Amino acid sequence: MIDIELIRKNPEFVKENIKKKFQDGKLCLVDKVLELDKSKRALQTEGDGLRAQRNELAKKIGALMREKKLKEAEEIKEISKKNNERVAEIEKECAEVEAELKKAMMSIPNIISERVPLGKDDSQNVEGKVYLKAEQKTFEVPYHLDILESVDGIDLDSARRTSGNGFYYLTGDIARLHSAVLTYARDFMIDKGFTFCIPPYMIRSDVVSGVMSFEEMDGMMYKIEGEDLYLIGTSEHSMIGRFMGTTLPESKLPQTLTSYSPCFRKEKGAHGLEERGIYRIHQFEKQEMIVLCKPEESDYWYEKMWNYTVELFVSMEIPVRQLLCCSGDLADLKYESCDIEAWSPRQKKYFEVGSCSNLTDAQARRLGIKYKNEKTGRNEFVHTLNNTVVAPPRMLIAFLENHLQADGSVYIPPVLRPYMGGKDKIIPKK
RNA sequence: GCAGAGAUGGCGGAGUGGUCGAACGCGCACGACUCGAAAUCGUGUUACGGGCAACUGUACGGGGGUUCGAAUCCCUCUCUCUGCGCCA
Repeated sequence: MIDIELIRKNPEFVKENIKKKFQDGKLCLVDKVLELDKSKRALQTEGDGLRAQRNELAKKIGALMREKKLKEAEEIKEISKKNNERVAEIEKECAEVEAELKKAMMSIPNIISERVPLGKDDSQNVEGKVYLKAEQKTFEVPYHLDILESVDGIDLDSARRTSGNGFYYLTGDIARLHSAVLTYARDFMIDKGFTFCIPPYMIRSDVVSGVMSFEEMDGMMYKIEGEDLYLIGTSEHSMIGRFMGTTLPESKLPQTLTSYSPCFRKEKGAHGLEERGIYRIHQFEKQEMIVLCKPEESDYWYEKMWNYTVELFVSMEIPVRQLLCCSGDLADLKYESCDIEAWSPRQKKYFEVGSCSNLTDAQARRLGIKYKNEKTGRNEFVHTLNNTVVAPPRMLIAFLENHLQADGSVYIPPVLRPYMGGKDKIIPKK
């Protein structure tokens, strides 16, 4: 949600931004907001006046009662009752206008960064820098499920029986590698000065509706039956929810947090081969990073954050690149966003392993997350950013494909060996 | 899960139907005193919205209700504390 003040002062700028995002259908929302805002304020002024009258009349009645002038008090009560009927009418009308205004405001996309490349959809995203040149394999790299099976690392058949499609048992060295990657990533972020946090894995509906739209919620979130609780789709939900409706002292910024959680997603809709296996599943684990900072610092943190992910993957010897999200592919809440993509030697292309976003104050405004600006003495909205540190098992696909050797073994880079009992490779069974 | 008590400003804590946005204390800011400081004294100090402004509205955990009028009464939800029960 953007600042309504910006629409009042510079509606053309907001419209330009909508055009940049190829959402011309939403242009009319700007004028609609201006109109609704006007009538809301008119209603509020009228309502305020009536309420002021009510307060005055109530005081008068109080005074008369004390003086035991009961008949006069009764007369004024009648006037006040009539007055209150009008107040109720206006309040109802005002609530309706406000709801409509909020709905329109929620649909107007965040102002995007000047750095965001213009483009209609994901086909026009722009490749950024490439890190670690991908080496050509001298052999055909198999589908990741085949690699997993060759090292006895997965049991999908049992998972389908116990839990259905989209679940998995990871076993042996693969399960250990999964944990090793998370633990290594956790320590990596702690070394960067981030504070480790384990958040709740379930959140209430008011938090859910705060952090996402109804459509997202319907397509993603699992609900706990008979309780006002949902399983989180990412720890960002509970991590950002943690700050809902709070005002932080300036000295508490920036908040640099790295969180671990399992993530649960319905993933409604059918997906192709490249989204099967352990690429898109109902349950996975993720190390995440979030930052809450002062507005003037969010560009700095954005750069820092996605570079951390790059550094992490490079340290595990996995080739990655940055992919700049173009204007049309950018979610409405985002100011700027990029994916970190890992190289797939099998598909001979990059695929998404993480996503970094600067939401500026759009999310904070929606959730009421502020800080006290010491200079101005005012409470202002913080900027929020989030980024994937690493999300196995998806990350394991890149790991297995890149580290598979001609003899069928899987190479373990030195940084992970301490978490793997010193092993330098995973050897295939039989 | 059951029973009881409670939730008020940055903090502690009064207030049980009207003059309460809220006593008092602490903290904080500014000023006086001082060479400077402590102590002391004085002044100020909730947030959000509307209005050019004067001014005005709303909010005492959340939501709903009663009333001319609610921090105060009723219902409901959430949370905290105490005791009991249960359980990794």
